[in-house]
Amino acid sequence: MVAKSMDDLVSLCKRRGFVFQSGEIYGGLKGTYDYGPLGVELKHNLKNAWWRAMVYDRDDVEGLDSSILANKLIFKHSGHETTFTDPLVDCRKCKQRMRADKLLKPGVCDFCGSTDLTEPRDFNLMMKVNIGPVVDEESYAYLRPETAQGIFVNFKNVLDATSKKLPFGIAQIGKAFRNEITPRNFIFRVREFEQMEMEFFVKPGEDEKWHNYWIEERKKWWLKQGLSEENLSFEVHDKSDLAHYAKACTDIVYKFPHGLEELEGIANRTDFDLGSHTKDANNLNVKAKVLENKDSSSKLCYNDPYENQTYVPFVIEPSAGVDRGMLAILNEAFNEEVLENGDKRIVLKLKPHLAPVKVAVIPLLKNNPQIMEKAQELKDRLKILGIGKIVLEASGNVGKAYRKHDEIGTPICLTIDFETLEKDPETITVRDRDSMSQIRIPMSEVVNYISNFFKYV
RNA sequence: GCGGGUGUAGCUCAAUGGUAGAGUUCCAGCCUUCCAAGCUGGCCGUGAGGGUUCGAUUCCCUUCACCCGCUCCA
Repeated sequence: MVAKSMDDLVSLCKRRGFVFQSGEIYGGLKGTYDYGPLGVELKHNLKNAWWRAMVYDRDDVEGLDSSILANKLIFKHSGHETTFTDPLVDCRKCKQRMRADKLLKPGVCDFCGSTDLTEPRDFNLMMKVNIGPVVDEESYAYLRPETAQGIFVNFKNVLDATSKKLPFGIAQIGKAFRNEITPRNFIFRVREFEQMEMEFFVKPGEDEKWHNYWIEERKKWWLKQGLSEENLSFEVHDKSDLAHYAKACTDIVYKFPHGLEELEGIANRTDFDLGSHTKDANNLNVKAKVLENKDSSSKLCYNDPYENQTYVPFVIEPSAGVDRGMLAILNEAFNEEVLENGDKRIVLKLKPHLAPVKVAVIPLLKNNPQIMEKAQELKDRLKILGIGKIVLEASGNVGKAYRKHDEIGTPICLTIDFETLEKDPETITVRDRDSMSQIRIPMSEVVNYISNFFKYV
């Protein structure tokens, strides 16, 4: 089951505190959203799952956190300064907008054949920011439009610091900024967004093999986050449709409420980026077409100790959108069920490791001091496990508490009742989110039960 | 950015050129022995600015945001 529409998700996100429009009380700001108490947990959990899979579970990937403010030369040489500026024209007759450089016939509208087009206007997708207290023409930098360049320009630093051998990767999670022409579809296309990118450096010639490897690997990972096979597919880019840096690219696309759209791109960036940022590219036998770089002070190459060769590695890049991932996961987890009594129940069937709240401890009654005390104690004991957010849900209405936690995706509710107080040994109720079923377990086993339930696999 | 649509309480939705209402949520109190129980009380709203008018949430203009199409590809 998935959400029926984006509105279902937007409403839930607002109601329960996952996502708010940014600066809402001032009318908002296009293409920006704030993550609330539950949203930030879900997002953290998703990023942690990625970091774990990329950096901790592997021996061939290192982490990095480069700055968001970027020397403008980075994006001059990366090619973004020229390619991230799209010349667009509008047809005055049929009101369509087109890329001026991609018209079938120059000066003629693709849609109605009219020649009444506006002059091409540049849409720069990179955000400029003034640096330093004095504002002048040259004192600007860019907010990075992708985290990848921070990795490329640090290639030598990481290599020297870690003595990695090819193939190896550098992973980074962080914000990126783009002046999207039309931010839309909730958190799907926004101007400030977060990426999870990993640049995997390989020996030229082995790039295609690794490209296929990462395409499969990344799909497996998304499945592990709870996305279903039927809503995921691959989309191989046409040669004509490739970004300026890529030789090949396969997208993992997901069936979002608004349509089939990209969740992650896995690109073969060849040696374009390292080649573009390196000095003396001519002498390094760079395969990609790169311009001479007189600004860079470093040769971004690799000395192969086994073959005693020096070359510029090729790069395979799995690049995923965090916000998009979260949207896909929310969509996939969203279930609306009709209970036997006819009531509707909304339940977020999130994977336990992604759930914003891990466990809710529920005292059956809130005006019974002994039950309250037991609940408080249990919550404190679970907190120190460090598995994430544990809450005490003392609404005094257990049914209501269950429904609330169904809706925010809490996998387990633990209920303290009179039997807990009266029987020896003490027992409590464990209630499962998805099946709504309950079992009683001894209090002495609760900590074990919970830590096993949330164990990383 | 262009064209089309939308904007009323946290959420879902009413109403009106003359003091803006319901359900639900939320908060407080009472109560309550496992799936949104009950009672009492309470908070919160016409996206923002301007104009027309005696009076505008309603009509007009501007702006902001959201949704659909073109375009953007994490």
